[in-house]
Amino acid sequence: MLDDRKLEVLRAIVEDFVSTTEPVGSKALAQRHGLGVSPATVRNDMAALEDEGFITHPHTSAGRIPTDKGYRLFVDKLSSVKPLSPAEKRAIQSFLEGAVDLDDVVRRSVRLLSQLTRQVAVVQYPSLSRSSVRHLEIVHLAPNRLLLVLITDTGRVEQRVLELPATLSDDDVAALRSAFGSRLHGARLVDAPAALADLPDSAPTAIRPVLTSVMTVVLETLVDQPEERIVLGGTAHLTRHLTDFPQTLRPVLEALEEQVVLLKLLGEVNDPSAVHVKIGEENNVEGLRSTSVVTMGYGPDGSPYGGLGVVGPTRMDYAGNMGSVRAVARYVGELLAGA
Amino acid sequence: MLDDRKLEVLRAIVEDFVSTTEPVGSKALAQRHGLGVSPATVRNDMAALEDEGFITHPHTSAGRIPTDKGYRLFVDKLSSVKPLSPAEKRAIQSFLEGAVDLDDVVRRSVRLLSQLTRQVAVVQYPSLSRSSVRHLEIVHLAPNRLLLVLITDTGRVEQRVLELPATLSDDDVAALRSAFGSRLHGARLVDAPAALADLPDSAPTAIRPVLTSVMTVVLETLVDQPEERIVLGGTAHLTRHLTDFPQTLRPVLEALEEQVVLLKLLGEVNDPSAVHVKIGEENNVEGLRSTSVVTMGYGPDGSPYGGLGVVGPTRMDYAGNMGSVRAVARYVGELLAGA
DNA sequence: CTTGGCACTCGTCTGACCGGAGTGCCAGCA
DNA sequence: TGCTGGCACTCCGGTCAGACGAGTGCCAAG
Repeated sequence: MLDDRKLEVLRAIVEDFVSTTEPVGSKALAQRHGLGVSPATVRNDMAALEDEGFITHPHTSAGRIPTDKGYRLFVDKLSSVKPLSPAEKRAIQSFLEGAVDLDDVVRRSVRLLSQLTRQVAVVQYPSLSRSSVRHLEIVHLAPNRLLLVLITDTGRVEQRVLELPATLSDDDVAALRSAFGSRLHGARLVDAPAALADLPDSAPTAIRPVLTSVMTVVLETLVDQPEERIVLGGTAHLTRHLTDFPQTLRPVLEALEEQVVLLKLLGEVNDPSAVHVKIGEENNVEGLRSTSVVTMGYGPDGSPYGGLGVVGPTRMDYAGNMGSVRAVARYVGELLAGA
Repeated sequence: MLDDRKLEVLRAIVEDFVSTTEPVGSKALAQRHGLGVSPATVRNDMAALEDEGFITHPHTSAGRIPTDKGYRLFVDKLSSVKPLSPAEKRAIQSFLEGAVDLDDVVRRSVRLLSQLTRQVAVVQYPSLSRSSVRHLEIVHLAPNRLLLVLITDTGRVEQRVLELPATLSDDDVAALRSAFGSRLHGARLVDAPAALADLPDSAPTAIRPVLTSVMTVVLETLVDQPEERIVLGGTAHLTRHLTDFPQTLRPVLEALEEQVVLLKLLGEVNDPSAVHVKIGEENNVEGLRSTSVVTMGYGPDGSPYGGLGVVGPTRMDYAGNMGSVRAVARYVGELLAGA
């Protein structure tokens, strides 16, 4: 059905359309890409591609543009992730290494990604639940108020104030601190419930009830309601595509302002072993149906810290953006693993 | 020069233009606003207003539109801050009171402001330097590493990791903790240097050198480099004004992504005693010259916690937006004072 | 100082027209 | 069977002229 030349035609259409934003016609295509066949032949191939749903017509006498399905085929079969140039790699590395703390790493990554790809960039903070505990500090603010400060191996520092159901003495708090500290140090947060399971039994009976209730609150706040944070940048790039999103810019911006949406975007696939691409209608998110999303997890395979990526028009440079996303994800992963 | 009727004409022009987005002509204006004079008279007044630079002509046969100077006069003399309806006030109050912590207060305020005004909203976290210390915790992470956790009276929690020039024992850290704690508790951060001034002298000679160096680092990180945080929301509203900012949307978005710019915006005037308005060219920020900015400080008079406001086209509902900004600023101020 | 009248300006809308890019189809050729 | 050149057709986009109308500026009169 689709022989090599037809695929080659599709690739040419995608490449030309992406770089010119204009529907591409048979004649220009035939000569510019040295296919060695006449425009008429190209037209026949185009008709076939259109029958299969890979390209369309804005109107009768216009050139062809790829459909979502066409982009999908292009991404899967016709292009490969474009590695960055050594110069770009060096630039990324030195830029990221200048970061002084996690916030800075995240901010710089966003900026980097949006500049490299000239698209909107999205970076998720290392997920709490998949990080492990470097340090857990318990501060006794008031008789019935504790401050928990959690520092993870990725450098994320999270704090919560707990209102206690009962009052505690300083000694109680010291006991809590050492009990939690010894059990949680080095443990991943998802494993926290297991690590703490034996705690009530092994504690002195006197503080057992209060300890149980503190434990419940701790687990609830740190494990069950893990706070995900996501940073967004480069929204100004969207304005370059006013032609792509005629009146669609509004919903796109609205969607991007919803943390939930972003989480969904990055949460669905943040596997650090490969770059993921969602094209147009493939996006479950209403409002991003006219965009493509390129994402990747960062951190160790199998247990990624978080995800990052870019959002842009379906008409985007997939190979290049995938390369940039992959490169940044890798560097960020390494950086945080070494931190 | 400008008698009452001319001012009335200016007000009518501003009001009509703001609500219709269309240049307003003498005839429509004369009858719609019941000025009791003929269109010809209005035309004469318009000519005078134009001579004075308060209004212009897009072209010969179009109606008039206000200039920045015209809006300025309108804001200063012709309109008053519009108080919110009781229903709106209740809504604000109950929405803000639902917040569980400072992050939540800020997020909700942004959302609230952008929904009330249908503009881009900007909210600054309570400034560190002007807050006072509720609690300062020092955690000994490693022999030469400390974690400082600062909790302010406004509920802001800030942490820094310090690399020390020397190693410390746990006892040293305990000494530090109590020394800093007793001196800083309740003090404003700007007063921290003074509060700590006598510290080296009163300390045991043994730890004096290390204490001095820690002190320096602490003051540097907390006082000299106070981290300002600003949250932005409702950028999608900008798309409603594509006609107002033809190709100007780009620079506006870019400017709004710069923390520095936002700080400048809110920093210049965050006086909680009144609403401030910057109109068009009055903005020092390149890129926001086509917008107006309505801001107000929140917190106690004379020592505000921070600022908040909205950014929109010069063609905005000043009275309404000023009312919303003022209301939200007051509630936020009260909320944080009571926290 | 206000008013009605009037000529004038100028942007916008409409419809007609044209050129060009591109297609689809067909018949011929390897 | 598959490629090619040719040709008629479609339809978009730009340009141009003309009509319309909103709005102005100015002037003379009340």
